[in-house]
Amino acid sequence: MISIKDVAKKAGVSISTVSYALNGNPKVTEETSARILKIASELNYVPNAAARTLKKRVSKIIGVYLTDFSGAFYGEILQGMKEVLNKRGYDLIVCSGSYSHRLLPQRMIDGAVVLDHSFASEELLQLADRGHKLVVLDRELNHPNINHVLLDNKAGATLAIEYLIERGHRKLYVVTGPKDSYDSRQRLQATKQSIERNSDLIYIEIEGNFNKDSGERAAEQIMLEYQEPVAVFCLNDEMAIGMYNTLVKSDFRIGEHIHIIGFDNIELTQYTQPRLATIDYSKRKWGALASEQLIKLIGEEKVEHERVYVSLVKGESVGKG
Amino acid sequence: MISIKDVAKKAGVSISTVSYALNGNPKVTEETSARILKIASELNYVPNAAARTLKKRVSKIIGVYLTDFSGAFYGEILQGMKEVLNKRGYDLIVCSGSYSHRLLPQRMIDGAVVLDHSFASEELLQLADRGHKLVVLDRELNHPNINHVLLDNKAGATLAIEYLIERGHRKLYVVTGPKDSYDSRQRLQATKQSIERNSDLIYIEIEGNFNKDSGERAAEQIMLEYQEPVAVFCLNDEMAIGMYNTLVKSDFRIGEHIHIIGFDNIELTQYTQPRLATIDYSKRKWGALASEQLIKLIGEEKVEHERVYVSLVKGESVGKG
DNA sequence: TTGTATGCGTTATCAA
DNA sequence: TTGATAACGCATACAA
Repeated sequence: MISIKDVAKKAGVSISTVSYALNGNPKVTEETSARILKIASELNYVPNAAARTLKKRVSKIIGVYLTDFSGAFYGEILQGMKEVLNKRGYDLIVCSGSYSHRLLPQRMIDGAVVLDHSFASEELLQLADRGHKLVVLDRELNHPNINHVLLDNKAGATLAIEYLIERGHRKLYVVTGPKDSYDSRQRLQATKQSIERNSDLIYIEIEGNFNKDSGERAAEQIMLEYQEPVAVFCLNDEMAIGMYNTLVKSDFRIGEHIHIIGFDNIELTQYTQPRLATIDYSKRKWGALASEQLIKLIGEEKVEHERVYVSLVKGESVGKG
Repeated sequence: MISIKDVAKKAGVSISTVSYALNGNPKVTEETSARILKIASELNYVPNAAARTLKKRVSKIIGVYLTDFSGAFYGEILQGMKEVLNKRGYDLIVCSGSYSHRLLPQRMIDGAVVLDHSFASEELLQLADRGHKLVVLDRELNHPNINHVLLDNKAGATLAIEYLIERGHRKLYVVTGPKDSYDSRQRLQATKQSIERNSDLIYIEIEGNFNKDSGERAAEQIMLEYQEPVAVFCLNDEMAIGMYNTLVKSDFRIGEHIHIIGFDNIELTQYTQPRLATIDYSKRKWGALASEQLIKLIGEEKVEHERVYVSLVKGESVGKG
């Protein structure tokens, strides 16, 4: 490996002069500096990250932890994160699985964004206790070293239910997410509250898991129980898509017999026929916000917990009731 | 930060003894070792990755470079990679964008898998020249430090075309991928060869980009030119899905007027109606293979270039011609 | 303006 | 069996 020493030797100066030159320290002459830089580039010198990190106690790398690599939904969030981080001189790496949890305590990364409910809150709090900076997107955690940037799930669920009611629907199904999902719990809670505000509603809950298959199963159940037009609030779009796939094979028509609204406005919804009504929010902004908060935390700046606002996307999947 | 020194002090031994104990070196007594380990865990000691990497000149981290984070297609490949790597004591991190290219020369990672055509071959060869180990999945590169694990695109394209011909189709469209895609070029080349082997075929090429939108555009063109039933080979499933989305809004029926076959067997194809015929291969295995090759390269083992085999998945999207 | 020397946390060599 | 010490590559306080 070619190190600062080799550059120093070739330039006939000491290693500290090389270091100064490389770091743009004004102590060293323009010409010496230029000569050193030239030699360094000739030798293809690249500073060793481990050595630098060891010395500076900072790696300039941020990790984001995801439940899995199945992307679709994460793409834009990560893009938003990366843009902000790169601008600030940080690199972003994506990790999944408990094996990579070690990167944080080993100080390979300067901080982490967590969107992975399989990452135990207890573990996160421990890490925070030991001084690690974290931003969580999938739970509320109160600790000076942890910030959370959360979706306004309650507003979203309320918008969805009110839209269904406004369109004249009275019999409402809700397909939930997994019980351990913060987002699902929040959405469900707001849904129930909205529904309680209206007395004349029929409300049926179907347990789901945020994946397509549970949307399919829910569709089966709904068809089986069908007596009159109904509206369904799938707590995420993925399940709504599953529902579409099952219903399209049946005689039931979406937006006529079975009205559907989702949550997330994933890319795929644009291709649904009829257009799926859903709750939208900027995923890119979510990621960007998370990064900014993390950088502030690292810089020991004061940070408030942030919220990502949502809006209703109407669609023909919800017809008049 | 709590270091090996703190453990040594508390245990009343020297740092080297602690290091031995932590690394399970049999030189140190069972009891001393046990005591040290206990103290280390009490203090929440975690070895500093930078220091260890600096000393051992190895980080035990592998990076995979992707064009973007839009996952869908990558999920399984990454899963396959991770499983193998973790088993071998390596961590996997996912990177995107040229900003992270630096991780390799800075020796933050021990090697990389590349599936990102925006990563220039020239840059890869330079890295290889400087001793970095690479496995590429999206091009052929001949260098002792580079191995490639490629899909058997030609076999796949041949299978697809032969299937269409066997089903009685004579007028064939092909929707290509971007010109700079190795996979697209390979598939196209084999397609042309297959077609040339049969004299009585009509062959029309439509330029695509591997994304849904180009599938949609291709569908528009095909409908416009429609005179008799035609078969379409979309060089990836994504474009085939785009085609579905457009055709479903028209009077043309897939598998009757317009017959479609794709390539990749992405998860979404399972939900298509009618079932999209396509070319399948194990993405998980692809990733696993890539990881194994990389580990071999790092271990200075001799490696042959690997190939991932493909198979035909029939579907009702291709009816009789 | 440049050089010397020290330390970051680990591992590993050599002595004790 | 354990301890002192050098080295990994870099940054920097201090000396020259």
